Amino acid sequence: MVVQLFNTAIIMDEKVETLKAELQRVREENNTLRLMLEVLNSKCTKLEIHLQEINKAQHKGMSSNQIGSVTVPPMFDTNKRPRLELPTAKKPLQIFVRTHPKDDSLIVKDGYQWRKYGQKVTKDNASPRAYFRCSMAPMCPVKKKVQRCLHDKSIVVATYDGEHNHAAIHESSSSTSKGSSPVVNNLPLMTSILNDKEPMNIGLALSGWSQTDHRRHCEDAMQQNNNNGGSNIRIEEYVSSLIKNPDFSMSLAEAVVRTITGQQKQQDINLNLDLPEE
DNA sequence: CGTGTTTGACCAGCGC
DNA sequence: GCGCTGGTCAAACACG
Repeated sequence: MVVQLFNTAIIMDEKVETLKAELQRVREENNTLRLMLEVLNSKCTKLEIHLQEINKAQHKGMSSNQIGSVTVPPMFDTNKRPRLELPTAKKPLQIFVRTHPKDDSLIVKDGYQWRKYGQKVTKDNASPRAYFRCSMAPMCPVKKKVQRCLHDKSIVVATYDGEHNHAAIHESSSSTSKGSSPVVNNLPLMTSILNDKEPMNIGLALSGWSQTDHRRHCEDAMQQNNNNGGSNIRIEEYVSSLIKNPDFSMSLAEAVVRTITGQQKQQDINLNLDLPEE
């Protein structure tokens, strides 16, 4: 009886240690995410300064959208919510989205409405590739391909092709489709504008990464984007549209909670995750 | 009934 | 020409 109690105590101690370690790991993840948010906020600040410069220039009678050598998209002309700008066909934009590992749908919420027109299993990836056309405007030429990452099934890769000829809608909880497929509550992890077939860079994947890895990869990705010349403008636009999205913080928090700890620990995480309110 | 998804068939490009 | 592969079409079906 005493021995049994002793063994139970040992098991409890082990569980406590495990939970402590898990808590420590979650805190480290939390710190990493804070760092990411700081980076995003700094970019937001930069963009706000940029916007102010544009407004000043307009007040001074500058007629065009040109600021120096940078062409400013029309969305900065008004106070409208920034539109998700997509690249031309020459440089397909790839967005990596982490979804719930058990979720096998191929829906990426990006502010546009898509109609699926085909699905194929490709040679290099066992996961089927879904083909979507933008259905928000009848003549919109934009297409996208969505396929799960070969190495990490919880990441879906959305490849955009073409340029929208209309504005995006803001959808916080609606699906991209009206059909039977379930809604994936997800958010882009990393965008990458690819030239031809340069290796893909899966950014900000949360599972199984140490804090150092997260931070280094995050900084590398940001640095890479900063060095990306003209593409950086579009990346920043995208980042800006994300952080101005009132649901972004909540989506981020939810995705992090699900990814790191699973649904059971959501309440505990929410206590520690003091994300800035938008 | 309108809209969107599914899925097999079809087509074009490419290499051999 | 043939086979392989990726991309698209369109009829059938599902859903609200």
